[in-house]
Amino acid sequence: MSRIIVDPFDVVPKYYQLADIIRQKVERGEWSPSQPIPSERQLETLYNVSRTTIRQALAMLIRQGLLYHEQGKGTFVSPQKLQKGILELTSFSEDMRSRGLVPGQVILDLSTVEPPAKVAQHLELKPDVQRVLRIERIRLGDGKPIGLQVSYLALGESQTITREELENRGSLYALIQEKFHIIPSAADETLEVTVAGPREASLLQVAEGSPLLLSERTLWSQARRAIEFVSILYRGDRYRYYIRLTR
Amino acid sequence: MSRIIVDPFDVVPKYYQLADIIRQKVERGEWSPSQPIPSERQLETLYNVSRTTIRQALAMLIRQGLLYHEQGKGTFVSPQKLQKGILELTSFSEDMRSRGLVPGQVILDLSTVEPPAKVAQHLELKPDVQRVLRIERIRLGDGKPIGLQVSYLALGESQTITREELENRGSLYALIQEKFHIIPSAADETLEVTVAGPREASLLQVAEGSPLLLSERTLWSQARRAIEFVSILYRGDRYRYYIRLTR
DNA sequence: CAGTGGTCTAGACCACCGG
DNA sequence: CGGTGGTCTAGACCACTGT
Repeated sequence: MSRIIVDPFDVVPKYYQLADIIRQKVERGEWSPSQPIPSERQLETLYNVSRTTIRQALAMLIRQGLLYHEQGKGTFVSPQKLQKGILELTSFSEDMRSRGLVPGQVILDLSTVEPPAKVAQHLELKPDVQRVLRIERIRLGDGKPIGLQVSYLALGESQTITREELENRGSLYALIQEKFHIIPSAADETLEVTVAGPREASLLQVAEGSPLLLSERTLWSQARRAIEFVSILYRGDRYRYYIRLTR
Repeated sequence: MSRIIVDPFDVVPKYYQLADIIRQKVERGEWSPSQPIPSERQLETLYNVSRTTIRQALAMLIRQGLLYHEQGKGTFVSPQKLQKGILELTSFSEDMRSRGLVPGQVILDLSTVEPPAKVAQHLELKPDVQRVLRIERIRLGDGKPIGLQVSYLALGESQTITREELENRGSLYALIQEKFHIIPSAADETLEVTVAGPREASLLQVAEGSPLLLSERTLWSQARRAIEFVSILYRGDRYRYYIRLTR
């Protein structure tokens, strides 16, 4: 068995390398749920890093739900059920994949528009100053309609996205991260119940008046600038929203 | 103006005291949104604590959304909009209060029962071994019905809750924390759309077939034991679910 | 360049838990 | 009692930012 160690010359921080090592130990079953992992002082000598660094790695894994502390006893691996589905800012694509469905899309619109008042407000745009990118898509899971998504993006003057790029990548967030180095870091989301109007009914292939789940989300960059306002109308019979809350 | 300092003899950890001080500075407007707060080295001398302790306090406030770092520039106060509504495991009562409504309840049932199969599964109970506490309540906001809540609690043999206790406190989580020292620390929650049957319609005072928002939640203790499985049927016209996501 | 946060070290003392 | 995590110190070097 190959010894896995922390490389002090790697550009990746030690606490991050260490967290990866521990995650692998758990995934391979070397350290089991409800069992204690080695103590922080043991980990110090095992990986030749200071306790502060150890604790930084553990804090990360605890926040992600993989481990938990018990005072005076040790650090333990979480039960299987609690290891997965960590709170994430999931894109629709990631969301579908995590449910075992193949994500897909039909792009209905991709254009630059003047933002509606509600959108301008959520994106905190100055009136009549800025135009935004509007993307409307039918979202598919295993080829069947799941939701109707309308996204408004507040990009810079010279920044834009083409239909081809969006079709090739599928995931909008992957695209803006790669192209513009914008990393989503927080979001406000509301969920409520509504019913299908004629247009939604036809696009989602449900009867008019069918119950739908409406999600509205404002997305923020690391520097706390509003990037996107997106609404998704989910078919009530094909979608269940899932979230992991941690304190 | 009174000088606020960190008391090294307090039982409250310094980083926690410091976080409170900083939170107050922001709330009082001494430090403003989008403005940098003093640098970590300045805070060291200001409050006479080490930089590690400073960073521990800042990390807490950043996780809560009050502050954010910008590399090479400083630490900043988040815009107002991002300061409130921090991700929490809110109880219904806390939830209502944060919306400016007075929480209320009508207790329909409080009894010890054999758990239904679905509940036993979510609470990970051994078959036929354990009885659980069932609480059914109509939940009110400003006196009007908002939701129908059914809660199943997996308590110890000698642990129980009386109607009086529940009526007096209102908040179940406050009660179990105080009485049994059980602190909720994580939850899995799903949200989906459904329609009112005859019983729900009558209790929530809506027409049969009205769209409802169904929340189902499993709550976990610090030691990763399942404590509660709770479902809430919200009136679609009176409730909007809100969540803050952070990475 | 000087100032910022990002990472890391090698210690220390404490409260809590089990035998 | 010895072992655990919880807190805290006083340093250090780094990469990134602005001027």
